[in-house]
Amino acid sequence: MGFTEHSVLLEAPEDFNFWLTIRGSGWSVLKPFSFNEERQALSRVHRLSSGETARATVKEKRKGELEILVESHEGLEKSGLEEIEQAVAACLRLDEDQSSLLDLLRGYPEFGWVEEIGAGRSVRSPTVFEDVVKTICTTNASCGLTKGIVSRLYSKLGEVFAGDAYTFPTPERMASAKAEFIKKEIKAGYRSPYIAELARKVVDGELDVEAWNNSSLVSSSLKREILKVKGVGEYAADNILKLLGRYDFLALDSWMRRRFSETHGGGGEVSDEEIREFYAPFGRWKGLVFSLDMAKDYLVPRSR
DNA sequence: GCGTCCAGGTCTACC
DNA sequence: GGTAGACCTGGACGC
Repeated sequence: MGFTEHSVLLEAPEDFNFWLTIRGSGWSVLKPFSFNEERQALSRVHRLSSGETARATVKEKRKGELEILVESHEGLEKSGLEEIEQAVAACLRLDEDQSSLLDLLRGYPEFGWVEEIGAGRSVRSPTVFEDVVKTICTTNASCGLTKGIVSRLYSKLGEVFAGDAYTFPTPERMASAKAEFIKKEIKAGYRSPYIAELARKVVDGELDVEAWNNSSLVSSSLKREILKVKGVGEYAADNILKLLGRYDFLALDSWMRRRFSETHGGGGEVSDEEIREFYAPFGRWKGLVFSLDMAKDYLVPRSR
């Protein structure tokens, strides 16, 4: 099947390391995202407000400039291309000003590598709804299980674009599926009613998760709002806040606790309180510094 | 191939 | 407020 193709250029911050951002983010392995190691490109199918679907493949053209290849069935108007551009920028957090983080880390030589390699950014979804659903899918689940659940949500409830490429399901499609279907076909287990209830509340207008993006609430108050969602506990709420660009909390899970113990606790038992105290000096960036610290071995080239 | 065990957060009931 | 047990899936392992 032939597609109409457009190429869109997107400006990126000078310190933006595109491929490190893609490879270092757990979200880029979850559908509808897919990445091509050889071409160093990230793809996903977007659903536009017009209802049209288009696949955007992003790669770095040169430092500070990204190129988006947009494929669509009928060709897109300028407004559609702008929507894709905005969605890609949101997914890559290009608008996030991390200069105060870098200023802060200059006082900590052990974190000099962050600025050196351009680490600090990660991938998120274009909608808060998608990020909340995916976060619920990470709770009490191995990486493989999360990928499986998200992949089945995508292929069984998403809208087909071409071949096995789909959109992420809209709240409407997910709400129409019912918890029974999500449990049986998506194999989300006991998380199924949580996902179904979230979708229904969003569709009914009972819950506006997209408003969390520009909420005027302080992070602790916003966290209390997020915790009202069934299936979202302490870890999940912190993770959602991180995806919203608020790094006031750590999002402690069992892997991170184990990793902290290995790197800073000599492999012994470390309490959550001790971990919080360790990162307290990093203020509003503590959650991001924690993530970076724990991922250092995966982010920094081994030849260093 | 089958059964068992385990890892992974959150919810609910109970104290 | 703190804690125990249930909730599901999939991978590892032993037989």
